[in-house]
Amino acid sequence: MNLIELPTRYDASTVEQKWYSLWESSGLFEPHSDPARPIYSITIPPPNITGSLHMGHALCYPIQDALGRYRRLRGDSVLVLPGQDHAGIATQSVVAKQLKSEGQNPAAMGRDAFVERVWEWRKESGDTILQQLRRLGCAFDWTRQRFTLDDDYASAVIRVFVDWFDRGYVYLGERVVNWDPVLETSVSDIETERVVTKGKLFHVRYPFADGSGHLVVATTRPETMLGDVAVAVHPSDKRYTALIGNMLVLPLVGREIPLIADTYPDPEFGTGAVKITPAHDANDFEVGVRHNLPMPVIFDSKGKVNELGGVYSGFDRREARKRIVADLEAAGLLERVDDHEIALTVSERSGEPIEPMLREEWFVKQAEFAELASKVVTGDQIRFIPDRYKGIFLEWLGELRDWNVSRNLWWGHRIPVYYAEDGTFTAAVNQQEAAKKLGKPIVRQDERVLDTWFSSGLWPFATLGWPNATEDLKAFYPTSALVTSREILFLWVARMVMMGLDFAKDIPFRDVYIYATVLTESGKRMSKSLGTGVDPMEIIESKGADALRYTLFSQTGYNQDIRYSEKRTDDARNFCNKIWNASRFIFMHCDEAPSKPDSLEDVDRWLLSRLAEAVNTARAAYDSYNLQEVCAILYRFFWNELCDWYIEVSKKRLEAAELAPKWVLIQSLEAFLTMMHPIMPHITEEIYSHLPGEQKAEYLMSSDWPSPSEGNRDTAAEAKVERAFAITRAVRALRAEMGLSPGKAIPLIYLDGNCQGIDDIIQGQSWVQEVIFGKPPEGESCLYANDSGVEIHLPMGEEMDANRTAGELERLTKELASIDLDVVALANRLSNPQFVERAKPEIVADVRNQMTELTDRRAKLEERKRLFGG
RNA sequence: GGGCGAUUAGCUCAGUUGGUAGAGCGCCUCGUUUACACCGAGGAUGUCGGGGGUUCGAGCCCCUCAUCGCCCACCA
Repeated sequence: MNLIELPTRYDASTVEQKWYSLWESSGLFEPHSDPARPIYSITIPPPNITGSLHMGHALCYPIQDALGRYRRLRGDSVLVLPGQDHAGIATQSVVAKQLKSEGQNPAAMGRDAFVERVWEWRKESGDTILQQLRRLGCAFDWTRQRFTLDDDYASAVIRVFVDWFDRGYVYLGERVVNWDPVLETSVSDIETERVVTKGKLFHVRYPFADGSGHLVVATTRPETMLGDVAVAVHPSDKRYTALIGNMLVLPLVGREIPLIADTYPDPEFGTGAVKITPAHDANDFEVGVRHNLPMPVIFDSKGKVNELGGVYSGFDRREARKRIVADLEAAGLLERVDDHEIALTVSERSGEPIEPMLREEWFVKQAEFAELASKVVTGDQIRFIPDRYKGIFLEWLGELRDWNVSRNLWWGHRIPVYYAEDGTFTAAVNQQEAAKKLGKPIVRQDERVLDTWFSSGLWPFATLGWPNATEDLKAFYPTSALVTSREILFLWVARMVMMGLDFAKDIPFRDVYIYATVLTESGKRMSKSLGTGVDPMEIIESKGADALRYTLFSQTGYNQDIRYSEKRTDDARNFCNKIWNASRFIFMHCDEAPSKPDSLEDVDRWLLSRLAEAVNTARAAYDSYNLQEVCAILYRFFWNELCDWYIEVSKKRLEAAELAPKWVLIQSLEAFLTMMHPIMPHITEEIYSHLPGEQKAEYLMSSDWPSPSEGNRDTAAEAKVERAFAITRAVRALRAEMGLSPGKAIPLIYLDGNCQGIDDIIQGQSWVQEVIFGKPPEGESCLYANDSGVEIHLPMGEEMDANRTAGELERLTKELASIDLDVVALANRLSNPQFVERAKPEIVADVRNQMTELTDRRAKLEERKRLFGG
């Protein structure tokens, strides 16, 4: 026996970083050089360059790493392509905030200087993130890394825009957009959220111009009345039919506006009369279009009332509301104010309520692309995991409206639309081309940039070199899987599908795996601002990246949320330690690779059979994105089967220098390490490096998935050995219940029943000096148990005192009672003629068997009880 | 207002063709048996959210209600 100089505690901190750089420098993160291998590719969702990674990232990126590592072990040529997203609005606001805190005014410094500053930040934040991804153990191909503002990538973006423009999908539209008055840009519908707040419903009197009284209009936003151009009622609303066409005087403003009929107002709500402000409400805009009404915009880009607002101009919209309400009240035009719950639309980035505002912005027609996307999802060319997202996705596509793609920002891809002196314009890849296309000199380019999702929508193919027909594009597109969170399902996934189909002429990915959201231990959202975030890097520092990965993976399947608890990472670290020490044990006995033994014992066949089962089920679990199942399978195999039983049974055999257990242990350990590697890459690689043998691969990472398959199951050996374990457990339980210390070997037990071929295991694992197979002598006082058809008699000798006798009697009584319950239950079923008649015959037979066994056992227990005077 | 998810042992969660409930942690008892006390042995613990229905039989299928969470939504 050779004691190996390894510490008894696994120390992740010294091991993890070592392997990462070795893998990377060995080129293992790049696709395999053999072109004949099947391809597996993922282009990872680019993290925003807005700071550092959070717990959600610590799940998302390792999942993709695990999938890549798994496919690599299965023999695929794997590409996991990383990158970063410039994240227009998010990044611009982070940097603008920084500048303001330094006392600088971002607006005043000019576009170029500002963008320069953002690039500096991108470097800093980007580097942090890349460092953190490495720390998580992510085997990404850094040589192919992309950034959405790289020159090549940017030209792909421009090309897409110009192409859509030329084909008529891009148009400049006057629409009511979601205006963010803080960021001073429009945002798309999905970048807003609804916040239900307590508001007021103001009932305002609009007098008729002819002095014939007034009409009451209900509104939650009285300040918008400055932009009113009509009041609408439903044509069928009898209260107003006679009045339609009359003019009203807009209170406080004095302008005359008509009372019109439109189907939009709901006669049931409020007074049935709606004020129409086409420039500041999407519904009102529709009404405005139908009735050809003017559409005055009354706010500036900061949300202040503009020059059209008369005495209110210059006031912020909140202040304007206060003043208008006060003035209405003073004028006796405010009939009443009700409390009213309103769903306020808020900008996700700034938290500011959106001001719906009529603007001229760039739009992309969506109907045709949505149709294409629906088709590939309906036809299961793209598969969602979990599949419930399929329906959600399709439903959303069905309701999709045109996409507002322009943003009033500086940070991003500037819209390639060029204008001539006379206002005519075109889109082109550059100014020269534009001039050529237009046949006129260009005087300016559109100031706006494209929505971030416009560029990230190209991610799966632009990162591979599109529009050039590169080798990478040919080899790796369509990609195999997309792994993302459910919150960007629409924002991003849908866009990639549409853009992929239209430009790369194929689906961007086969599988879409939506992983769970990581919540706090108490089920709250993890958020920096709430102080509920847990920094994954701190966890890694103290417990290791492998432990963190295992913690999250062991909870990741088809569920919607998981709760993170640091306690679970302690458990995962303990598991690492268990793996470490079991491996140490194996290495102590195997300083060189054992050759294959000529013969195996049942227990060897048992473990190899259990291993085969683990190999098959783990593979199936990986293939179906069920990582928590993978974790459970491997944990059970390693701890409960390999450590708890096989190693214990093999100790004596190893002392006797038997070959078989060495070989079985090394086989099992290597297979286990391989299967566990995608989950915990570092510790498995470290232990693999200590495995004896010349044959093994240079790295576990680049070795092969274990080969045992269905053929290696040996159910006979499994049944036999597990019966031995069951009897052993019964012996241990018997002694424990009697308070016999496990450390002190019992001199003797009698086992009466068939123990053929399993006597060694029972004897070795029951901590008994001697086992006699057969009945105890007449009159010997014994404790009694019964398992798997074997009667266990534990002689008490002089230790059999009154207390023990009473204890035994109590135990027997309890067991009898429990058996009686089971017997009654079984008897009930069997006495039900419908059960016997209609249930499957094998079920009925099974119940009958159970009944026979129980009755038999019951009789024996009764007999024992009588012996003890019961 | 629609949709989705969750509700199983004290806690966190498994439970994929319906056959009578499992794991980890925690808890209790015992233990330094030379891999591991970040360990080992044994033990206790559940009207599977409520109510109906289908079935010989339901944690699982159907209906309904409740609570929590998330997503979507143009009622002023």
